[in-house]
Amino acid sequence: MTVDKSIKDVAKAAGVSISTVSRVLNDSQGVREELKKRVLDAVQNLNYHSNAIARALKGMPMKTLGLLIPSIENPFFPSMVRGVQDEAHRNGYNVFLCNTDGLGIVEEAQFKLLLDKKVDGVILVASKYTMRYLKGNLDFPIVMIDRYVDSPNLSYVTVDHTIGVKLALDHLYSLGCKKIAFLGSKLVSSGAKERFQSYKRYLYDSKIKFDESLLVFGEYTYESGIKMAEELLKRKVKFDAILCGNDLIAFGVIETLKRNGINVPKDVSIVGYDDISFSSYHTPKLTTIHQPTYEIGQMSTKILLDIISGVDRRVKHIKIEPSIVIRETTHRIGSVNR
Amino acid sequence: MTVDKSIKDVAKAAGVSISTVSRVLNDSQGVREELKKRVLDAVQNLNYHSNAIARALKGMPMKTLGLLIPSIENPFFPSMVRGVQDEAHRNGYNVFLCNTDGLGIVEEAQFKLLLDKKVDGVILVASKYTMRYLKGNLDFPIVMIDRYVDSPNLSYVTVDHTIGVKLALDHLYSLGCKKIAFLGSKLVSSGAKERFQSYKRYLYDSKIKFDESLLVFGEYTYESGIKMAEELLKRKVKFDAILCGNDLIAFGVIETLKRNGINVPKDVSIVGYDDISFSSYHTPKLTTIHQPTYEIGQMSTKILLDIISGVDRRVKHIKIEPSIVIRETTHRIGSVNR
DNA sequence: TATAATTTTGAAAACGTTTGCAAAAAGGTC
DNA sequence: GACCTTTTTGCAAACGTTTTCAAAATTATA
Repeated sequence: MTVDKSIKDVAKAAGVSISTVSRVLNDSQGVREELKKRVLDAVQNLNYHSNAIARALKGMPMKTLGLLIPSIENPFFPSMVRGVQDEAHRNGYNVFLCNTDGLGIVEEAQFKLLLDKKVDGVILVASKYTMRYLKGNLDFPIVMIDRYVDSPNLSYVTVDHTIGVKLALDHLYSLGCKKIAFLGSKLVSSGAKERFQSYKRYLYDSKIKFDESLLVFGEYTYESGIKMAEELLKRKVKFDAILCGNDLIAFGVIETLKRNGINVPKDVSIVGYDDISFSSYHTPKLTTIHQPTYEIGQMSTKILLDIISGVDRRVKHIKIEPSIVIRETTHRIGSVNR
Repeated sequence: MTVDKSIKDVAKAAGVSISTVSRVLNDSQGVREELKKRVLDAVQNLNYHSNAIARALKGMPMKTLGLLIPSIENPFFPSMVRGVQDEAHRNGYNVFLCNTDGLGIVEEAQFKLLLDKKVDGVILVASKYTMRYLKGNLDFPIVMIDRYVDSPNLSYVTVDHTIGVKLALDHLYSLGCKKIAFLGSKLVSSGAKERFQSYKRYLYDSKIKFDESLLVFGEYTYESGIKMAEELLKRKVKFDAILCGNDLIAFGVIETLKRNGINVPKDVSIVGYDDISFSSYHTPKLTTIHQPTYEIGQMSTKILLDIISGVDRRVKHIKIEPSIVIRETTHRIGSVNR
């Protein structure tokens, strides 16, 4: 029990050569029914498990994926990770999860470690450092997820943030909001950039004047949401709605407004982004842009597995359409004191 | 760039044998300085990376851990996972994350898969199925985390729930609460059992009469919290406080009470369990029992790595002391209408 | 300067598989 | 039954390492 059986033991027990054993375990072609049965029985009796390491050394796939994300503690990622792992497991793959904290050095180090351990492919949330170490590995199976860097050789799957922001602003606009603040993260990721671009574009298209003083940039955290809202209030500028970079920021913003006697949604409407599970547990329940994170994880894994197996090697740039979930933090202007 | 260099290439480039290369890469002992330098240079120039698979085949450690949890989508686990991974990475290890959904079959299947892939050790959240497949692997490095099964051979690290529940009830008792309902998960895990035991014991010790109708059992989810609270209300039994099995249940309970016009904390005090990050973002902020999940993950990994390296093989049963975080969902009885 | 003791080096086996190739067995055909 | 095909089988090499053992080189001793 404690010492591993090898193909050799099976061969001896079945009275055949190791090649025969290997063949029934793999192709299974061109081996007599009787022998096949004898081998299979021996495998059963000895409780033989094939050694994935030895197979990998012969160039067989290790059936292992790498997944690089900023941090599993960021509530945006767990369901995405789950999507990846479910699809992976369904195909007999295991996945190495690595937290990079968005640090280029650890991202690169982890990536190289994964290569050394012969993962068959990698899914990663790209950063501005990504391309540097990816340069030499463009033939290696990789799919980017959520955030990406533009490359004609690399597939990615993310959400169409241009649409996401438009959805949010359409909703706010329809409620009569005209002074819509934007509290988001610094424009470092592809997603943050797209959202801000879309915000500017929308104002322009709607002939709403763009006001620098309605902009605050920080981090994707609750604490940062608090700080950004305080900063906004300090500016004494009027606003009737806030579009937040993500839900955590929105929670922090709502907390700060409440502390300052400003009612959400009566005085100010708030829209979050992501639709993490807590958005519907929050009081008031958060109106937000839903990102189908589980599906993103799942889809990226499907694409990666197709690349690995060679079934479909075309590079795909997929932007899933998000949706808006209208809950309790947005409210029509003017209907306040009715 | 695209084809891997082997130790052979390094040997040729440095003009030495592969044994010498291997030696400088490992022990590094008894090899002339000059040769050592030549080898190291060749490694640099060729951008050689040692093949972890080949090393593992020779019995070297794969520097890989397995981590089996119910689901990364359960907000209790991400920081625990992060604790494990940080400690692992600090020691050059990677970790396979697997979601079992508490299903015995997938738990066992994943465990075996991990063994086939030659992980050096496994950390797992035990279920009632665990012992069955672990039987034959008691000499393999394993540490249980959060939930455990009693075994003299296996280490675990968890929280002392007896103390956790006592902390909660002491607090409630000091506020004057006497009719404390218990809404928790079915008594399937070690943690759930301990908490309920501690609840009963506390009532007994405090001479508070134990009332079956104040008990509801369900799942560790928001939705279940809602259902359990509805069930409790349906019973028309009086209660002045609720101890919840975890924070998610607490959120659901608070939502239900609010819908029914019951104010938290003025009418009823609520205590959660776990202290997930959202507890402090919630309105009202949740009073709860804090489990140091990150530290639990970290500590269990340290123990596992000690077992693997042979530094310390003693089995350890660690119960970390939790703490209570008093926030806004608990309130003194009688001071309501002051 | 020869010899013994020590240090440094390389050849080769081994880890557990897969697979090309040739040999053996089985099946057809006349 | 002899010969030719076809199917089934096993031997051995290979994957990239580590490690044992013996040989070669160096140093110390006389």
